[in-house]
Amino acid sequence: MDLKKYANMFKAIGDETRLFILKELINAKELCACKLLEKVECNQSTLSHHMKILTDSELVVARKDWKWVHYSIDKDKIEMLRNYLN
Amino acid sequence: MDLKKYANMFKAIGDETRLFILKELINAKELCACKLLEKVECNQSTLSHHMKILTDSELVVARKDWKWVHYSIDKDKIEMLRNYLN
DNA sequence: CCTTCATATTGACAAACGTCGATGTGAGAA
DNA sequence: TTCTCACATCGACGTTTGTCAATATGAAGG
Repeated sequence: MDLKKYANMFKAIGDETRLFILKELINAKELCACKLLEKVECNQSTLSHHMKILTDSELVVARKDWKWVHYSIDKDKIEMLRNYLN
Repeated sequence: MDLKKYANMFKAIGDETRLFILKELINAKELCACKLLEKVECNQSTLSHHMKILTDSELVVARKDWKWVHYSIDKDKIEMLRNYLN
């Protein structure tokens, strides 16, 4: 994985709201968007936008189930970030 | 340390140029701005701007010596980032 | 004093970002 | 078919970011 990819991952969590989301996902293992919305306290479209950034960075994975989308952490990617920091 | 501080640190390295600088600093242990400028290939004022962001985030420390400014990594802060990622 | 050197600061600019309200989508229920 | 629900996308907006040329700073040497 190249520098750009790593930079993009760090940028994805370089935002207070998204870092908070990451924390919630780590604690809960998995959360659907509507549950996240209760915790994050922002507009639904704003949350959706943040989730797109997180999933695009591949740090977060989306799983569709019926009408819900369940988000969870990709622990391997987090581990890669940790390793990148020596 | 609070969420905002962590987000700010991640944001600081959430840029390709600055992540490259971080890598160079890790390898070299310490580099003055003019040596960094040779490696980074950008305008001097741009580099200075990036170094300000990195030092403001406290991931990088500046040490003044004569006319030179020597930059180095604050390993404890990097370790804090690693720990934050569980 | 004046010059040079390494670095910081300023001002400007386009591009990217974070946020929201409004609208679209796609699937299940009535 | 129409309605509702969970979520995505669009369009707009003000703010922040990354970049540069130009200028400023501050210290050493002449």
